[in-house]
Amino acid sequence: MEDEERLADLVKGGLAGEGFAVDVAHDGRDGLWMATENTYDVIVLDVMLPRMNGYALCSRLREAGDWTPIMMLTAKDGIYDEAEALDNGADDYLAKPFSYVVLLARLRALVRRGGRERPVSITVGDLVVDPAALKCRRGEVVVALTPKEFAVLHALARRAGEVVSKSELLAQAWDFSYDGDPNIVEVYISALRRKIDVPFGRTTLMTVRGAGYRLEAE
Amino acid sequence: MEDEERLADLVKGGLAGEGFAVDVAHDGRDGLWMATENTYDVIVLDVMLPRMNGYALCSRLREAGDWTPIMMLTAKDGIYDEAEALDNGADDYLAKPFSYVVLLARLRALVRRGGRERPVSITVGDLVVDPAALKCRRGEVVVALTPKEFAVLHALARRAGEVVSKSELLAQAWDFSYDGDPNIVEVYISALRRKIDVPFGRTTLMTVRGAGYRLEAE
DNA sequence: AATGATCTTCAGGTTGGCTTTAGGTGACCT
DNA sequence: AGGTCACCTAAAGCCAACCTGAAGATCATT
Repeated sequence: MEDEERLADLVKGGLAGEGFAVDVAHDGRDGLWMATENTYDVIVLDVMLPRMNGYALCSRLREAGDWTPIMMLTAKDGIYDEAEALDNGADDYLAKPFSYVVLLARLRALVRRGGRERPVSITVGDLVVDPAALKCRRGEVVVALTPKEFAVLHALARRAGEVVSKSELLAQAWDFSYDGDPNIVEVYISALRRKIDVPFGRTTLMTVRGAGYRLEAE
Repeated sequence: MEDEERLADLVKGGLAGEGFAVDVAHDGRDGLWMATENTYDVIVLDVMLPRMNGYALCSRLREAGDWTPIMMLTAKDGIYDEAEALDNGADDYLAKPFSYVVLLARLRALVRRGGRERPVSITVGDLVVDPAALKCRRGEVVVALTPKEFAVLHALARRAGEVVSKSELLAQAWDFSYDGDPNIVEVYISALRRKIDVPFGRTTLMTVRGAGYRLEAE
């Protein structure tokens, strides 16, 4: 028997003992199918799933409007995986190896709080920022952004019309371990302008000298 | 500055940008004191805290009947620590190093927060002063101000109708260390009049000779 | 290993706001 | 009236903040 299948059965057995009713799918396609056909309290998802990986399955479900709480199981444990899991719409994640106690505690917490509110896309004038899809568009034109660019834009869009200071942007778009040149913010602002303003002859991303930046609807 | 303090300041800055009001304690005793004296939406707790570690602080709070949601931060990342954190009454757990995105997602999950409290704009007659956007408008006309001009106007608007002395303005809009020519206040008053009064044929920013300045509604 | 994409650093150039200066205006007193 | 003092304001210098192109570093994918 495969390792994953053995794990799945263990989890199933344990959760059943806790009073959960459990369905198991052994690959991504089946999982997607079952998730769309049924209503679950919570979905536990392995990142490394045959036929469709966990991230993909997760985003597919979210795109389809399914906001069932999702717990993602990841093999690696870098912060990028965590962030990636959450970015893809998971509500929580657990790095392997994990203890049964922890999984159970987390699942109970997830079920109790009923999952996340659906992320809303933010609209600033004719600029639409979609956190769920990590995309943005101006009018009907889709603008491609790198993850970092998106993080900065998202932080600005969440507070559209307000001045967001450089240090706030640093705190929100960079790791706490980041210890580099704050000039990096200027570099990204510059890049964003080149993508969301210049091609459209707009100036919505304003500098407020000595204070920060402001994204305006106009 | 200690590493922990830097982290605390970063977290504080970032969360402040999200609309959280943040208090920071740099050791366990202070933390316990603050937690018992105030009511918080959520408590973020470092395991390795001077004078009383996170686990202890956590159980003490729970024993005292305080069930404020607690997010525990720890440097190690063994499953035992997780389990220990959860066993001690923490609601969630995060291993360092972590990213801001992750922390925020988790905190949001912990807190059921309403809309962000935005700093209130001040209205003086048909003059509206918006501290969040660092903008002001007279009627429907938006008036562009530099940060310094805004600081002076803000100080005057907060006490609309009252006389604000030159030295009060200096204290509020300039660094404590400022030791330049007090004439600078006059220069800024002049600039403000040119922007918020002259173009509208108004005289709301009055000089009170020998006393200071007064912003009137009229 | 190589490629391409993204992130970060660096350095030179530019700008705009802060501050100072200095001459002017008007108020108040004797 | 004349003098003094507080205030006004245009102009100019300075400097920190900001912009941006490019190169180096890092990461992911093939």
